[in-house]
Amino acid sequence: MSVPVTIRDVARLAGVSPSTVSRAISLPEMVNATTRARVAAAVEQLGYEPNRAARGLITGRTGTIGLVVPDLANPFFASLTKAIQARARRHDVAVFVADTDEDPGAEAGLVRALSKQVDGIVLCSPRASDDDLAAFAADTTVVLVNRAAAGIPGVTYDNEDGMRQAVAHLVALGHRRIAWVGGPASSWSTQHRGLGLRNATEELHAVLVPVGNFAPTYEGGMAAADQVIATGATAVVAYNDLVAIGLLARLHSRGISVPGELSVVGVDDIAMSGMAHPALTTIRLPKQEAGWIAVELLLALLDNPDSQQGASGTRSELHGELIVRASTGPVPVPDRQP
Amino acid sequence: MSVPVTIRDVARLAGVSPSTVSRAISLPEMVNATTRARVAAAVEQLGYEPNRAARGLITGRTGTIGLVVPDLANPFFASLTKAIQARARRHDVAVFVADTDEDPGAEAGLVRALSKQVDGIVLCSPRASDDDLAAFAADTTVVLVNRAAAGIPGVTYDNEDGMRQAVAHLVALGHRRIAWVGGPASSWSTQHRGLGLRNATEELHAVLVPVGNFAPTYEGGMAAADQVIATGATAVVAYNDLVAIGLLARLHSRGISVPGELSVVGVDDIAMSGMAHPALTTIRLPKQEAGWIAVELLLALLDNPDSQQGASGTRSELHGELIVRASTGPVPVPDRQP
DNA sequence: TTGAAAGCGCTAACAA
DNA sequence: TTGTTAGCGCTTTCAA
Repeated sequence: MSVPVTIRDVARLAGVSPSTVSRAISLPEMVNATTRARVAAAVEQLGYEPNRAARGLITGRTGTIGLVVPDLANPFFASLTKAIQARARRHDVAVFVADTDEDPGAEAGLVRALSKQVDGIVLCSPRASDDDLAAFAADTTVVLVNRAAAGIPGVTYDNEDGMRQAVAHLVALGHRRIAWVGGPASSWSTQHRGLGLRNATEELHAVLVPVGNFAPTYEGGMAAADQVIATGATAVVAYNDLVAIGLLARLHSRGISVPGELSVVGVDDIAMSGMAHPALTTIRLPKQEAGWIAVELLLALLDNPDSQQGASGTRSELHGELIVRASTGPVPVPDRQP
Repeated sequence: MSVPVTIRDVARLAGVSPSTVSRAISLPEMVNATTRARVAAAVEQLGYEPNRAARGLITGRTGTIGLVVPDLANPFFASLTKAIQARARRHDVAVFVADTDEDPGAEAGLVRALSKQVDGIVLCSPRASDDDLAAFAADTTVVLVNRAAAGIPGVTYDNEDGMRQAVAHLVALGHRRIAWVGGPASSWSTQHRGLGLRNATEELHAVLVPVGNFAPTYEGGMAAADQVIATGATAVVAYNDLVAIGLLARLHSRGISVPGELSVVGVDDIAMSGMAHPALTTIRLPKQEAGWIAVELLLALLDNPDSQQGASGTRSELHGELIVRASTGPVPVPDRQP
């Protein structure tokens, strides 16, 4: 709309050549303090802003990163997105957001399309196979969140540890039979949470009863509830908070008291969980930190591509923290009367 | 990472000039079917993808739009964002997302920064003044969501009508004294919902008791609850569902029964509302449609800049729909015993 | 420390 | 219908 002001306009006003203006902006040390000041004044006066497309054309960098998430409507990913875009902006980097709508098939296409327009991509909780991920990483710089894959840097949560905390809590309350409502089978988190639960229950002499894979949503939890009840477990760990809250809703309508008859544990600690009835015991995953780290990691990689080869040091593991709320309580006393 | 393939590579392989390749892609009708096929084959074989920065440099279009929202963690905006990016992708347009974190001061800076990098901006629920908005619109093509401003196209909800539905519902249940918990004072929605409530209560012979302005969040609702109780109202309309759910939580801990002693109505119908206890009666605002319309409007404006001048026709108004759930019920019978 | 010149990948006049 | 030419706004050699 307004008049586009170019580097030549600035150069003319400052009485220098365009290349000097360019240097004054990108490599200030390489330019005389006096001229630098003159250029700065001209930039100020004209409100000059370098054209990123033109710069990108020559530097090969767009100043943009891509973000691919399974579902923005899931508060966990909304928080992550918020953190990522905030951190990126600090570095004057813009963020393209793409939502796969939990469709694994859409992932590859989106990554492919994005990769042409960005310097690198943050891929959150991808459902793609390791081979596909490797192909993505060959195409562009990729940082994974919530997923580990050989040779690709990323930030993950220590799911095993989180599940151990959950099981320890439940066992301390007297529970010995614990149901597990998994998320999508292709989800790395599902696999590792399942594994962590298996190990922890074994160590602590409890019995784990997996009830299958469900959509990582409120509806998924509703769908799982009746099977959970049928297991006869006195406690259940859900794939995430959304599923746990769905569980809560269905249990309520089935007349099952929580935690009176069944204790429920989620994972994520989305804001909603504190508001649920009863409030949800959960494993709080640091979402902001994950987003921040992912951005820093990606930008570092872009500035120093070699480091990607440096086998290690490019994966961060964050720890979850058990948040005990009203949805877990002592194991119900078995009825002694026949 | 992979070898960048340019239009010249394609041209060489197809045995034509770069401009023919360019035309075959952008203006297919202008090129012979045979050569077009040859070019297509070469593009396919090489996996050519036009460099958007280069194209943008000359066309002046980036193929990108900006989206500015107050808070991605608010499910209402998450839904909107989801809809907008999905619709934009259909048009092969990428979306930059920026979150102001409910900081009105950040708005101008973000819009300013974005406007250099995008073809146009979708501004959701801006808190800026009309003058600031006009300044933004002078700088770049802007479409407003959830806000009306003279001369700037946009999509809004008919807040007056929504509030009328809410009041009619409450009055039918016997309520005559209705509290109103407003959102940020600078919010257009707050103003128009307040206005709608004032009109509707007047028409229907009820009394409206505004209790002030609060943050549009769960915490805002918690903060407002005690003042709502103090009004002696038998029903309350909250700025949005998040506030209503915060209200619900505080009322619960104060031992006030909903809807036994107080009926609660929200606005938005975020997913969480159906899951609340009691489930929240609310005005459902069509979020997807708003996002879709905003994108279509913006892209239409970009394709035909003149239409922006065409005073009218560039504002859409959507209607909300009352969703009755458990949080509203008959007015409590006044205690007859002294 | 600065300027001149070349060119990033693409599109748009203009010729042919 | 196609090719040639110029140039979008910027950075970056290379010379001065």
